[in-house]
Amino acid sequence: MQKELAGQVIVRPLAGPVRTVAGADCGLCAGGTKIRAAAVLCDAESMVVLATAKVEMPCRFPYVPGLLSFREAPAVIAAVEKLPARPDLLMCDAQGLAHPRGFGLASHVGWWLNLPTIGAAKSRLCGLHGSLGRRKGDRADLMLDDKCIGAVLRTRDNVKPMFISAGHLVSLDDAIEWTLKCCRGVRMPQPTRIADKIVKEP
DNA sequence: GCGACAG
DNA sequence: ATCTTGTCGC
Repeated sequence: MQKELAGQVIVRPLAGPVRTVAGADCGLCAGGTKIRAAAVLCDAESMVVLATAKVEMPCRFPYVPGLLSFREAPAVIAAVEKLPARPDLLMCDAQGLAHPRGFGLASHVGWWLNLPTIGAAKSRLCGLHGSLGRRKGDRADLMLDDKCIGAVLRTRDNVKPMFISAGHLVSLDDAIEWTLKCCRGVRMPQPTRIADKIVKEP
């Protein structure tokens, strides 16, 4: 299914203006029997939080590397749809095209919602890359089968780099640019960072 | 057969 | 993802 849907993913520069950026993240609750997702809508210019949404549902799929979307996408999609408005861009705490079959969670969610999405993961799923400088903005191409599938990006000085890739309806360059724009002095993009915080509160 | 492996 | 103790840097 992923191999087939990967052919429907569109990678190109953002088509319209980005006035709002949303971030989504998941966490477990109820002793690991339920999955909780939070979506945070922010003003793209100031990163001020405009709205938040939270949902909970039973876990219906185990965590299997490469199949994360079958576990988290339903919750992420529900949370984003619960926001008062559709964002112009959505940041996901997972891979987009930087996936063995080119269809990570960010691509899956973007494809389903027909929304521009970016994959900004804290660690690597697949691909190889060379070393990169340790200053904010330093990067290296993430390669798989002789193709560039994403970038390893230092989002602030001296921190572990993040793995950025296009999810859907964005280019890798736009993904990198918006990731840096959303970071504002912290390692994780603000919208995703706040969603992560919400998901963890009791 | 062994190691790697988003969250 | 979650849990856990100590350490490092601003």
